[in-house]
Amino acid sequence: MELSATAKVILGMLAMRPRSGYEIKAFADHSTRFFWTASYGQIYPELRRLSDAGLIEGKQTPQGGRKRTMYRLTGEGRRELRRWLDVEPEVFELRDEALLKLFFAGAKPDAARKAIDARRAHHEEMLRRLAEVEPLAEAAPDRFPYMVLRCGVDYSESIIRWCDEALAELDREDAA
Amino acid sequence: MELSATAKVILGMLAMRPRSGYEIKAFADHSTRFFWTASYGQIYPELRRLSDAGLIEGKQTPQGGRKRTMYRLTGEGRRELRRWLDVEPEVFELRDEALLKLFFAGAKPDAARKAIDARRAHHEEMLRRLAEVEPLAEAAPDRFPYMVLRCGVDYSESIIRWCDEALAELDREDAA
DNA sequence: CGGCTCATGTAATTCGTTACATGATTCT
DNA sequence: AGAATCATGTAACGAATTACATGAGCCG
Repeated sequence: MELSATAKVILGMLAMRPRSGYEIKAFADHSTRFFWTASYGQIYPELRRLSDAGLIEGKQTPQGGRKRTMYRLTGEGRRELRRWLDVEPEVFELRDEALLKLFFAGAKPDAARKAIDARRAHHEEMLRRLAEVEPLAEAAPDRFPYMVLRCGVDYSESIIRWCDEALAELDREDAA
Repeated sequence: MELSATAKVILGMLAMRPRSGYEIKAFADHSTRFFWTASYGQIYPELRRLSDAGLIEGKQTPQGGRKRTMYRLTGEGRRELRRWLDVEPEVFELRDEALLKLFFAGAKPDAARKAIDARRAHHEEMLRRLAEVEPLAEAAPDRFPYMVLRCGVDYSESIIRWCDEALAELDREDAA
């Protein structure tokens, strides 16, 4: 069985604990979203498909008059998740508009600085968000999410360093 | 005018020099593809659209009996490119399946090492490809593509370092 | 002659976001 | 009362890949 991108997040998150679609989205927004996004438009239809395929099952758990469906992994769902985890990862994609603009900055050299500044600012913002969730991730018994978080910190910090060096280089070139 | 992702690469590349659709694709595969991809299925229809919009123009330049259309920027196309370059970049996307697997590795801890290994191998491969094109980029009069290339080298090297540290950490935990 | 590169395109399908629609509950 | 949050879903659109189709020229 071929898992869609969204199916992978859903199975992984339900392996940690049962969740509603809303909770899956909320958790993704604070964790995987730095390297793997998911939107409602994908999550809800996918929950339906995974349920039909028998990998997860939903249970009505209304809170007061507010209806809610909590999903949990089935045995087959857990097996499927493990099978996927065991396969060599293949998706490594980056899309960075600042680098694209810098690449083409020959057509408008004064745009180079702006592109680098924006890239720097983006990763500063990322560091801020990561710092927010760090205490929670550190306290959790599962060490893997915390490892990934530190990878994100490392990643953004190294990009910020590169941005600073690049800006300094532009300064030197302008001076010359 | 709102430029599509592919329109941005096309305009940028044609600003450097006139090219055929085939050449745009070939050049993208050796340069921008690390942070911005483009496929035939997008390039050819987009060349048509940009041509209809008056931002580029094509000219038949057959090589022997092999037909070919070379495109170049129009004045309006160059203006549009500059306008885009001048706007704050907004797209910063990463999709990394190895990090996703590591994040969920609690469900199958022995998969963690494999995910990190694959991530490391991917970036080793990237370094190899970057090293291949480096001499060309360094020799070019336009400094910006070379800056971006060195950014890619920096990026992959920093990821490889993180992978090594992460693997060492897993070793320590296993020993304990 | 066979395989590779040059060259252009389309069709089918999938992927994914965004916006919209709805409505209850909880907090201030 | 009004805003924010919890909660579920669909529709329209756009983005992008993949596979397919076609054919000429070039190198060994």
